Amino acid sequence: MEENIIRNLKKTGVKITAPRKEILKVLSNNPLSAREVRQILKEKCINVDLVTIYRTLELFTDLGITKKILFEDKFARFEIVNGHHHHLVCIKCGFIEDVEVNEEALRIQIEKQSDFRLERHALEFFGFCKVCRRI
Amino acid sequence: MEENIIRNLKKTGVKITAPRKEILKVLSNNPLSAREVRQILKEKCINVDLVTIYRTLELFTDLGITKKILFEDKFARFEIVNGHHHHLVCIKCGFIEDVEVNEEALRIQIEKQSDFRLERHALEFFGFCKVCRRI
DNA sequence: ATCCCTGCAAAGCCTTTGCATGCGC
DNA sequence: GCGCATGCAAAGGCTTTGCAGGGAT
Repeated sequence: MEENIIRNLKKTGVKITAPRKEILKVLSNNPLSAREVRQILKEKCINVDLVTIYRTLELFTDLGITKKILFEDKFARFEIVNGHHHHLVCIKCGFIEDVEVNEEALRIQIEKQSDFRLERHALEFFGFCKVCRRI
Repeated sequence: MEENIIRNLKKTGVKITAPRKEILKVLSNNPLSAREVRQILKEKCINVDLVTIYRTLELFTDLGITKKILFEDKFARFEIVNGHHHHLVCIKCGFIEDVEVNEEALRIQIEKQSDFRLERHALEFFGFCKVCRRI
C-alpha cells in the first residue's frame, strides 16, 4: 500500500523524504489529526515539526492520496483514500470504524426534493462503540 | 415563531434583552455563523459585540432553541431548531436549502455493519444550486 | 548545483475567558 | 437593588505564512 503510494509519488516529481514516508506509514491505520500524527511519531522517537505535518497532509490531499475529514471537534483529520466510505465515531473513546452507505438511495431522495446538482456530501455517525456502550 | 420562543424563554428565567431578541430575529431565516449574525445586525445599525453573539448562540443551543451545524468551513453555524432535516449547501454562492432524508433506512444499514449504539449523525450535501449550476 | 523541503518563529482566524459596567427583572 | 448580560481586552487552540538553512535529485 505505502510502497504503491511512494512509487506514484516519485512519478509526480515530489521528493521522497523521511518525514513524508513516516507520515504515510502512520496514516495507514486510522484517520488522524496533525497533532495525533506528531504524537505517534514522537512515541517512535521521530520528531517532525507540526508545520511539516500540516504541509505534508495538505500536499497529500492535493495529490488525492489523503482526504480531509471533519468530525465534531474543531480540528481536521486526514485519512488515506481507499475506496469511499463513511465513519462511525465513538463519542466516548474516539474509536473510528468505517461503514458503507447506499449513496444512490440518498442521492435519489435529494434529487426528488431539489434542483441542486450534487457534488459531494459529508456523512458521519456518532455513538458508542462495542466497548463503551456497556459502561 | 420568535414570539413563541420568547414566551418560552421567559419561563426559563432567562432575561429577554435587546441583543437576544435581535439575534433570534436574524436567525429565523437561515443558518448563520456568529460573524454573519453580527454583519447582518450591523447593516441594520444594530451593533452587538461578537462575544455576546457567541454567548447568546451557546445559550440558545443549551436551551435547545438553536442547533450548531458544521459545514466544510472552519466556523460553526447556528440554526433555529424546527424539525429534523439536513442541508444542501451551494458551493458557489453559499445558498442553503433544507432536505429530508430517510434516517431509518440509514440506521438499519449501519446497524447491520457494526455494534455501535448510534446517538446522532452529521449529514450535509454540497453541490450547485439551481442558479449556479447554469454558470 | 538546483530547487524543494524542513524547522523555527510568528501571525491569522475563530472561539473562549476574565472582568468591570450596565440593564432586565 | 440584585444578579445576570454586555462589551472590551486578551488569551487559547488550530492552522497558515515567512524565511533561512539543509537535503533530495
